[in-house]
This record gives sequence, C-alpha cells and structure tokens, in this order.
Amino acid sequence: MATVTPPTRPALRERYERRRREVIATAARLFAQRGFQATSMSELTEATGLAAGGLYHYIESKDKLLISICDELLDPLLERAREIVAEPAPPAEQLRALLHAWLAHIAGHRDHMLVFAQERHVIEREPQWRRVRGRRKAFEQLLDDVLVRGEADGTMHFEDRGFALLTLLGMVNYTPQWWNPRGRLGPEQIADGYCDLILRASASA
Amino acid sequence: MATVTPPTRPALRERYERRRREVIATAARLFAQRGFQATSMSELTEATGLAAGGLYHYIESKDKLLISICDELLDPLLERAREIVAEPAPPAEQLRALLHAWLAHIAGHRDHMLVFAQERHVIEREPQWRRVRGRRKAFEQLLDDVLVRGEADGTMHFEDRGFALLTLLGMVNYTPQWWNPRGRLGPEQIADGYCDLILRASASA
Amino acid sequence: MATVTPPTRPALRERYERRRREVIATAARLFAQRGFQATSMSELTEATGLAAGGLYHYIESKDKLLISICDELLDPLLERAREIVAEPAPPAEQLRALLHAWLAHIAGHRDHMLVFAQERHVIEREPQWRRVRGRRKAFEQLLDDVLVRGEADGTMHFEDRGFALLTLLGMVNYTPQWWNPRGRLGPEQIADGYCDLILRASASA
Amino acid sequence: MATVTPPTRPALRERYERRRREVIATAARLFAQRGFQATSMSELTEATGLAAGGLYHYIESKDKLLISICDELLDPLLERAREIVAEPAPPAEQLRALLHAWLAHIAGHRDHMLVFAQERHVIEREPQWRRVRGRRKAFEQLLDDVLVRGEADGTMHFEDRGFALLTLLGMVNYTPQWWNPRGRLGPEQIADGYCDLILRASASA
DNA sequence: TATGAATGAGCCTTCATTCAT
DNA sequence: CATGAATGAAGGCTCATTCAT
Repeated sequence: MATVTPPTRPALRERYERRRREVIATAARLFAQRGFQATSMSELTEATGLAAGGLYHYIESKDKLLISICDELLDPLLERAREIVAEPAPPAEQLRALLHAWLAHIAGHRDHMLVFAQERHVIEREPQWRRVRGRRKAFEQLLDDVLVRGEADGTMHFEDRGFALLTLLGMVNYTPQWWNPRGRLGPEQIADGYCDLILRASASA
Repeated sequence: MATVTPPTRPALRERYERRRREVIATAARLFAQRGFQATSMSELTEATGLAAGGLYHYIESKDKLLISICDELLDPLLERAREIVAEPAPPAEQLRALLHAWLAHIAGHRDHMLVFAQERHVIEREPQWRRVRGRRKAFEQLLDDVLVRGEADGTMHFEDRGFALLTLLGMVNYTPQWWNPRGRLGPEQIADGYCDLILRASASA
Repeated sequence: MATVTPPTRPALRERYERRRREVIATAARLFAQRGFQATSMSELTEATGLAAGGLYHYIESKDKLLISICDELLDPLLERAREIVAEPAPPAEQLRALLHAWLAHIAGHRDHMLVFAQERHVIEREPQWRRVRGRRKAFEQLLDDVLVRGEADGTMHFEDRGFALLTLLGMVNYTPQWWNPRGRLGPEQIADGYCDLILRASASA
Repeated sequence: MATVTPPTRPALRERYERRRREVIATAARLFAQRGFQATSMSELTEATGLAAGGLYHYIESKDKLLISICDELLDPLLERAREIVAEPAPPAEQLRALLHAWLAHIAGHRDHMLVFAQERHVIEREPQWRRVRGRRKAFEQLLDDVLVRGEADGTMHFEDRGFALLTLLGMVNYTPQWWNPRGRLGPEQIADGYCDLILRASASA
C-alpha cells in the first residue's frame, strides 16, 4: 500500500522523477516491440536493472504504467497544440504548425505512439482511461477547429471535412509504423507532405 | 496432438468447415474488442458455446487461430487484387478498382483488420508469421506496381511515390477504427475519397 | 472467469460436490493448524493432491474458501437449532437439546470452529461476510430466546441474562481449543456440564 | 543486524523505551483489528508515523514484535498472580482476587488479548514461543492450584475440577470479544460474575 | 464430436527486511 | 535516530492445453 510515494525532499525527488521517466521510457520500448500483455514484468525488471519489487517504487501497477506512457505522449502534445492555435495565424499556417509539432513529437515518442495504437481496445473500453480518451479527443477537436476556421475564412473548401480529418489522422497515426530516424525523410518533410495533401484536397472543391 | 483432423466425408466436412469459420469469426470479434492476449480461451469457449476441449477440434492453438484470422483477411484480398491487376485497364482505373475491393473487404472484415493491426508486433517478429508477412508485402507491392505503371505511362507524377503509398496505407488501415456499417459513408465512397486524394496528389507535380 | 461451474449432469455433479467437500475439509484442517493466512495455496494443493489450478475448479478463491468453511459450520447447526426450538418442549429442555446439538456439531467440526474463531477479525470487518455474521447472530438469538422463555415461564431467573449468555458462549466457543476426540469427556457430557452450570446460575437469584 | 540496541544513557533510554511501548501498543491494535499476518509492516509504519527503516530501531522483526505483545500481556499478569497466591488468604478469596486482577488486566490489554487468542496456532507450534507457552501454562497452573487448595480445605467440591477450570478459562478468554470500556459492565463486576458462577458450581456437589 | 477435470508454468504483485545516506 | 530505495522470495491466481470419458 502506498508504495508509490515520491519523496518530498527536493534532491531525492528529482532523482526519483528522473528514474521514473527512465522506467516509463524503457517500458514503452518493450511494449512497442513485444506488445503490452506479452511483455512480462520480469522482462521489464531485467531491462530496467531493477529487481522485481524495486520497480514498484516507481509505478503503481502494470496498467497504470500503460496509462503513464500515454500521458507522456498526449499531455505535452496537447499543451503545445493549444499554444499553436492560441496564436493569431491564418488557419493553413496553424495546420502546418500543428503537423510540424505533431510529427516532431511522434519522432521523439515512436514507442509511445505504437503502444498507444496497439492498446486501442483497452483505452476505448476501460473507465480508468477516460482522461486519456479525453486528451486524444481534445487534440482531434483542435485539428477540426482549424479546418472549420479555414472553411469560415474561405481559404479551405472540403467536400467532407470530417472525412478529410479522418484521412489525416490515418496518415499521421500510421507514420510510426514505417518511419525510422535514420531514414530518408525527417519529421518536417513528412509533416509538409501530409499538409500539402490535405490543403490540395481543400483547394479543389 | 493432431486434434484438428477435418472429417473426410463431404457432408460432415462441410459442417465442420462452417463451424470452423464461425469460431474464427467469433474469435476475431473478441480479439478486436479485448485484444488477443487479453482474451482468454475460456471467454472464447463461452462465446462459441463450446466447452474447453471442443474448441480444439476446430483450431490447433490460440496462436494458429490468430494466423487463421489473418489468412481469412489477406488471402481472398490478395487473390482479388491479382485478378484486378491482371486485367488490361489503365493504372488509375486499376488503382480505383483495387481500392474498391480493398475497402469492401475491410467493411466485411473489420474485426479481422483491427486484430491484424494491433498484433503487428507479433506478426513482425515471429518466424511462423512469414507467410502472413509475405502476403501483406505482396499486396502492397501490387499497389506500388500500379503507381509505377502510372508513372511509366505518364498519367501519374509523384514527388515521392513511396511516401504516397505510405500515405495511402495509413488512411486505409486506419479506416476500421472509425468506420461503422450504419454510418454515413459506404465503402465505395470511402474508396473513391482515398483514390481522389492520391490521384490529385499525383496530378500536381 | 467462471472457473467454478459445477457440472449439470447428476453423476458428475455428485462427484464434484463430494470432492468439493473434501477440499473444504482439508482446508479447514490446515487453516486450523497453521492459520488461514499462514497457509499457502501450495500447501493446500499438496494436501489435497490436486495441482495448483485444479483446486480452482472447486473454489473461487482462498477467501471464498474461508467463507465456505464457515458456511459448512453454521448452516447445518442453525438448521438443527431451529428444529429444536420449533418443538413444544420446556425451555430448560430445549436449552439442553441445543447444547447437545451444538457440542456434537463442534465435535464433528473442530477445525471449522478453530478457523471460525481465529479469523474473527476478517468476519467482523468485511462486507462479504455479512451472511456468516447473520447466521451466527441468528444462532445466538435462538439461545437468548430460550432463556427469555425460561424467564417468562418462571423456570429461570437470571441476574443478568445477557451476561449469562456471554458466559455460555465463552465456554462453548473455547471448547475446540482443548477438547479432543480421544479425551475423557464426550460432547454429551460437556454439553450437560455447561447446561448444569447455567441452569444452576439461573436457579439462584 | 543487531539493529535493536537500546541506548545506554538514561535520558535517551527512557525515551527509547517509551516509544518502543508505543510501537507495541499500536501494533497490538492493528493486529487485533486486522490479524497479525494480514497487517503489513507498511501499515504499521504508517500508523506509527515512522518510516520503514525507523521501525526496526524498536523491534527486531515482525515475529519478535508479536512475542513482545504477548510478553506485555502475560508477564505483569503472571507477576501479579504470584503475589496474590503468595498471600495467606483462603482459596475462594484468592480466586476472586485472581479474577479481579485478571479481568482488570484484560480491560487494559484488550488488543493484546485478541492477538494472543487469534495467533494461538503460532504460539502452539513454534519453538521460539516456548517461553510464552510456559507463562500461560504457569498462570493456568496457579488457578488450578487455588482450586486444589479449595478442595483440600473442604471449601470447594468439584465434580470435575479440570473441566471447571476449562469452563472458567473459556469465559474469561472470550471476554475481550464482547467487552468494551463504555459498556454496562466493568471488569470487577465481570470478575465477580465469573467467580460466583464457579463457586456456585463448586458448592453443589 | 464433445465434455470438463486437471495440469503446471508463469503471471503480477506484496512484503519483511536491509543498508547507504 | 531516521530515511527510503532496493531486494527477492513467495504469494494467490490464471490460462492454454490435454485427455479420459
């Protein structure tokens, strides 16, 4: 009980937080490679160098660990996205900025993204995932808002805006499955590629 | 061992095959909802109405069952795709036909697709999945071939053909996550939507 | 899930119930000797001759097993007690009959009684123990009723009836801690001894 | 090892002893409520306000802590009992004095008594409990001696002295399960009640 | 074909205890 | 004196699979 109580003294606290992030990152890597359920806690302890019980200083449970991975993925992204849409730029520019931020985030959190995608069924069903679901929804809403503003100011014309958004989500969410850091394309280029595709679609109606 | 010996007499055989397909479909549904690993065989027996042992008349193992689900997804799709590209039609038309067949297949195998997507890490890593990996690769190759022929005959111009293909794969593979049969869009419209998007991109370079 | 589903076919069902009772009896013995918490499930599997998982065909969980032990203790005793008080006999005779039945039951369920006593703190606190608590309370109420009737018809006179009842409960409940089947005193003698003590107390006021 | 080294300087020593007694009392309370095994050391640290390691300055181990609880229960009681029987009073008076001392002690150590009772199986079996067992035995022997002297001087007549003693032990040991300090009956009244019951029994033969 | 009892390895987690600080 | 990170054995339980019936 109350195993996961971060220390209150600043020095210890900082070390604790650092290690916790390491644990989460390691877990994300393993889960992405082998699947969440297929990864045993003992594989995780081996990978972290901690012993069975030691791990539980930093996490509450395997399930909560999964949630933490998703939080680390969504929270900063959503925050950045909110900054972007708060600035007074034209919709098309905002869309491009959002995509740049998004793809950059994906490039830095490939494992997190893969885990997030493949554990879709858990996220969708269980009540303790409500917050995560809300964050994802909020991010998608932000994207849609930009498209709406684009239609409003006459710079974008979609035959079916909802469908366009889903198309975009599909492309982007699929990216971590093929992208790798040593590949030909960087996140910026990919973001531009997606952006061009959508804007071109919005120009034709 | 060798529990799975389909009967040889035609009448029995047919019933056997029908039940086997039912089992696979039920499994696909459960796996899609709860995840492959998270679904226990006893949940599956409950859903099929069979008892623990009875199930094993129709499947060899849980893993083989997963492979069967993917086979039911990929085999007919690949076959149909080969027919399409064997016909003497211009690339753009073939692409549209492929997308129509593909989306129609997805509409009829949503659960299979979801399972296929979320078990990516297994499919990618284990040796017994070679055949499945080969089929997927073959299908993607067929798509690429069409684009190549489009470039060759001057009807398509891609800035980056590989990227375009990945974009397309992303959109399509994401579809089962949002599409539902009672929704506004049917598989044909979606296929057309994707096709237009790609062709428009290929027209602009 | 649904591990504990007794078979429906009568023949199997009977064997199942018999084995289940064996498991419960074995568990009662071990728990009485070593304590509930201190007895591991693997000690129990060893004692039953079943393997780890096989045990769980007959029980839902270790906790539920504890409840079953108490049920096997209280249910038949309460039933018998109700029969006794339903008969039209004078209170003193009923009291004696109750004590005879009670002590006979204890003699046949010494382990159950010891477990019941030493797990008092669980029984008292947890909600899933409500039914067991209710049964115990009901039995004690039956005893008190007899004393009340004894006072009513003028054959018993207690200075403090509640205290007399507690005294009786103390004696009886302590019995399993010292009694053994090969000892000098049989359950009938013990019952008579307790009965005489109480009746003598009730005669003096 | 040898963590438990009480300080030698008197002032520190006193504070140390006080805290140690607090720890034992807190432990007794928790163990009585939840059971010994079911209470984790971390629950105990939380209740004492100490951290994991700090606790071990005051106790050697969880098991030794249990022994300490029983020592705190039995040692002063046995000492007091010896004083009582050392005085030159008639057996019946000594018995009453013993019961008064006993019940007063129980009233002040309800938690200790409950723990002592419910951990019977440990006390009975393990070698390191020999001393505790000896104390209990010694106390019971003292009681029996008084009854023997009562029989010897003709003031008591038991049909079965051993049985009478067990009856008494049952009543008294059961007391902590129902008595509470805010109840109607004080320890003296209870002691008198028990004493009267036994003496009345001893008068009738 | 089908049943369901049985297996046993392996799962996640807890917990008493130690020790560097 | 006290902290809290860390250990690692053991805990209860699950689950894919087998096999006598």
